[in-house]
Amino acid sequence: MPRVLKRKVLREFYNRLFQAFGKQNWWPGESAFEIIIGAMLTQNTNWSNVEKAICNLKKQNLLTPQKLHALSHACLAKLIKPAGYFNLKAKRIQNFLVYFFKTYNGNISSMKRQRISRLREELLSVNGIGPETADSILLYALGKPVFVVDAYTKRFLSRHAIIDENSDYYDIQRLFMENVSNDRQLFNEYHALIVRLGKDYCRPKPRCESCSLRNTHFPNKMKV
DNA sequence: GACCAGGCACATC
DNA sequence: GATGTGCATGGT
Repeated sequence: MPRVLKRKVLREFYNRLFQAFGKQNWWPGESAFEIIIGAMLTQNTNWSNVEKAICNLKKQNLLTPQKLHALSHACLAKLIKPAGYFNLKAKRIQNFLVYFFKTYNGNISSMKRQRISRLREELLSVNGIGPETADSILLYALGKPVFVVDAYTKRFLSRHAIIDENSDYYDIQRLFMENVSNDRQLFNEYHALIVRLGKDYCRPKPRCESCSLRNTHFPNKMKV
């Protein structure tokens, strides 16, 4: 597809989504730190379950870098249980906290001052943070202009024949970053609108028509 | 009871 | 490099 057409189509998609759903006010979180924790908890999990986990942390007044850093794995896992994969996610959050304190002394403002490429590299080196989680943190918690790609984005574009079924995370990210304005507010709203659309209309389709097996696989090991 | 949800790492071939 | 699997809860 010619570049001029890609730009037109992506702009039209955005306009229609915005007209249909309006402003999404993402990310749902009261602080950058809460957004980071939410981004890790929402991995393969319904947001309403994440809210329960975040609510547990808030009720105990534990949603600060220092307090969460001091919490044991067992306590953290118990509190985030409603978000599923609680043992795994507790470990992943602790991995992030180790990095966050070692590199930025638990200070979000210091982290925000780091350049995007370096931050991305650092986040991806944390066990448990992949491309989508890293980009969600960069965009929604740190206010950096990067486009977040998720399973909904791939389904949406693939069904409109904008991308190939085999396109990977970075192919899709590049499509947006090269063809829509490099504007963090636009990236914020666009991704949120796609998620909103996906929740309502963009369910996984069966792998084949004659059986119930589904193909929701969206490999995260994407070449840079 | 089956399926799905705002992924990721690791094992295996 | 590509594919399969474990991780787990709560809503529909």
